[in-house]
Amino acid sequence: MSTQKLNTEARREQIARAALELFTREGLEGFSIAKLSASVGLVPSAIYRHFKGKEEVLVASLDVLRDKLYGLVEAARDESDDPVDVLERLLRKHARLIASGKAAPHILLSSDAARGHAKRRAKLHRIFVGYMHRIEGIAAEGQAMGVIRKDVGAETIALLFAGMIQPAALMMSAGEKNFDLKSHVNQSWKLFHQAIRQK
Amino acid sequence: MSTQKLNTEARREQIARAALELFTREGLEGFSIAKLSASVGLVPSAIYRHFKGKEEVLVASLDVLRDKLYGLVEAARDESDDPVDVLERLLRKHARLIASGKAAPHILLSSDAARGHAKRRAKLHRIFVGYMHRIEGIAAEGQAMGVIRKDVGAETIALLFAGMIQPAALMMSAGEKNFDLKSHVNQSWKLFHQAIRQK
DNA sequence: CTACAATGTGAATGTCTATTCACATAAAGG
DNA sequence: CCTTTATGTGAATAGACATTCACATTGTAG
Repeated sequence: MSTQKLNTEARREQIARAALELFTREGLEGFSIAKLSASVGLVPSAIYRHFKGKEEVLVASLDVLRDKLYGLVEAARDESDDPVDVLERLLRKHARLIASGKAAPHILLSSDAARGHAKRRAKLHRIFVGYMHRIEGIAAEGQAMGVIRKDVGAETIALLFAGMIQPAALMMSAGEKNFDLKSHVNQSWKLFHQAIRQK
Repeated sequence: MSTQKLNTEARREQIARAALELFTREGLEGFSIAKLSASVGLVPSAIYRHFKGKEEVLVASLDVLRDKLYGLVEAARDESDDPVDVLERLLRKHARLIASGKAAPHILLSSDAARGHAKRRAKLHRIFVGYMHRIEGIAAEGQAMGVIRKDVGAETIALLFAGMIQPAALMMSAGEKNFDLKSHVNQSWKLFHQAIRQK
């Protein structure tokens, strides 16, 4: 049995991507080198040509996660100059991702984030904080422009924003079939928007 | 080596409690019969005198989780007749639990909910939905009493409420030492309260 | 075209896991 | 006090796992 050979750089990326998907789908518990290698059409031992071990694969998958997540924010920013509008667009981007079932970024907001080796945990934490800082930045911008109230910290606004996404992701992944994501997002946004706007 | 013998009912409860704690602390990945039995001073095989297997232990631990979670809601309801006040008390109870590091409910309800055996997943899902229904009930009560706005569904209010708790729990368990939980709760409540109140 | 380095393979190793079972001991009732 | 039954023990089994290594194959530089 022979597989097409790829240079390390390409393989590393392919493996890291597959690792993120596997991690997202099965969690830490279901993540194994065997499953990972199978998902890229390799044999387990081949993984070790490109990574020192399982831990290094997981850490690499976090880079993919970071890029996806931050990319979402950048895309939203590019679409509008009004910070409030940017937040709404970002929320709807998240919703679309959640609805598609491939809600990769949201494992960040999950419990697996809090576990694992210290180094990996620290990295996930940095990504999460970085994401929050970006939301905070958008909120602060809105405050400076006078479209978002100033008597509440930008950090609080950012956390509340995250709070709109997380329970919705949970409802969907838990398979609540009667859950109407679209309507939840619309109503949540309405509440959130009225709560934060400058009066 | 001999250990004090306990009747099955008492042992089952002790084991289920320990299981919830272990599950909360280590996640599914770190949960093993060996660690569990050690935490109650038994030998692994002893667990099988009281449970058919690992899966049954996990399911039993969910009963403990349910009781804790619903108990929190009941306690908050008992303390006040004003639904808005009940919600604030409940939020602060959650905050205290999170601060104490024993944030059992919150972590579990994030991502492990979506995994594992179908039966266990379904049970966790029922618990989550049951919790949401309770919050929804409080919100609906407030709407009926005219202290909470009626132009937004009680379900949305409940989800936003959950959204105040989950990201905070995550921040704490991820070990963000600069995170000021107390101030987050105060500001979140201020925002949430103003957002939902009847004007 | 040929050698060499990079990449892939399959078998082997050792650790951890859940689970079972024959045996031991404590508790409780007669 | 003694017997029975529930509970606990330690050893054994079988499977999953991460990781290593000797060997095979591919791609490529000279």
